[in-house]
Amino acid sequence: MKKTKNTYHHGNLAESLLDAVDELATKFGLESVTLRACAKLVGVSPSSAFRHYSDKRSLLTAFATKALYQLSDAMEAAKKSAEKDNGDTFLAVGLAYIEFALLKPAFFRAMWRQETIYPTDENYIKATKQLALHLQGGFVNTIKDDDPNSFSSQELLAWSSVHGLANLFVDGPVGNEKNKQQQLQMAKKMIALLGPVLSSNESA
Amino acid sequence: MKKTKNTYHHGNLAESLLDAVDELATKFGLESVTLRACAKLVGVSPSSAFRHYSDKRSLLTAFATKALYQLSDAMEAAKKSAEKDNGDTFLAVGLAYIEFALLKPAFFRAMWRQETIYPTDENYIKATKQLALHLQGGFVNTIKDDDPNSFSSQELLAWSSVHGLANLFVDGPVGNEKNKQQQLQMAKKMIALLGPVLSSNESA
DNA sequence: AATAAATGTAAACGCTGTTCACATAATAAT
DNA sequence: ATTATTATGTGAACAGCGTTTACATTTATT
Repeated sequence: MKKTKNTYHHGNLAESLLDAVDELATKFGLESVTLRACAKLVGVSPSSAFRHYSDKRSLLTAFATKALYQLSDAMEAAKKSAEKDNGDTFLAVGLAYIEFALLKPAFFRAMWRQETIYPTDENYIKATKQLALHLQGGFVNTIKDDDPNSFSSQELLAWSSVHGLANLFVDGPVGNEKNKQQQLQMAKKMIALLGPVLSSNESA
Repeated sequence: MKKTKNTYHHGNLAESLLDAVDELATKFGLESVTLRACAKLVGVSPSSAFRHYSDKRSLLTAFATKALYQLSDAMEAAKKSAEKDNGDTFLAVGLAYIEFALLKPAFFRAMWRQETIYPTDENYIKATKQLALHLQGGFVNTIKDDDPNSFSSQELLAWSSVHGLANLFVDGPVGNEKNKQQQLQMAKKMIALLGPVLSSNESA
């Protein structure tokens, strides 16, 4: 895989286009990302993008997939770090989830925007499954888990509350006037409330 | 306010355009809603829309505002019904929230899509505040509320978890293979877990 | 060295949001 | 009643969009 060259062939176009989506989405918002603008940013003609992605939606699907893996990685790192320090694994993973949304709202939005991606794309689905696994992995030491293959009510509550707060921060009316540190503090308090519920054992 | 007339002047264009957004969003998805298609559906020229909305984003903002009030109404109705039956108010309100998202995903998506609306629009903000009030109203008999003007951690947890599950259903990988009744059952179980947390009193 | 495959391009298509000068209708002022 | 004013709808035009197509150039294979 060659590095970027200034010749006729770009050498890395597929990946570079994803970077362009990131840059433009971060700067102007995901909705105003344009195929032509991505191509121009990379220094290539608009039609060349179609050699690597069948349409714009495929490009955004790849972007969403990349975002899912980034989030998985962030959670994995938070989990390992918490385990090393004998800290609260669930709190660490939950905070990592919310912090990712706050730091990279474009990625966070893209990964769940069903209408702008192909939600049945196999790579995308694989990434969502890996994310779900990491979620369960982050909870497994905390939550009494009856069935490791499907989400228990406790796991669903854990994911929902963290996911919900992230969404309320990014696209909702909560905490808009606060800075990131204060938002994380709110998240911390909310997640702390879950402790007792998640360790209890009510199968339903 | 005249009913639809087949004359030069439509008589109800602003509202009719909102209906068109609803119809097209429900049929083809919010992302593929087009100003021109809305105008055509209403039977009017594309440019006429600009007499009532300064741009497409304003139209979508009005649509989002309408959605917020619809959700508020649904929650209000659920609350009153639960109170009459001496039922679990919080459960009823939470379920109404999630059911709204399942029944009207286009409205639910639109009301939180910051990038396609003007989140600083005063009518939109007023609607979000009313929704927040209805949320607190739905919780006030259940949750120990220290400060009625801002959200406590308990209230934040309640909203986040319900909001999060709704999002996971509508735009996420949870419960896609299940029907609406099963999804509501999942929600019920999840919300039930919150009962003990929300009635406890840990101020932070 | 010749051929095939991969990758990038330029030009064109219909569709989009939006503007502007204009047409028509409803309302207010005389 | 007539006129003036305001509100509302129109048609034509604009640039920008995603996408396709026929073609150009580079890389890989024979």
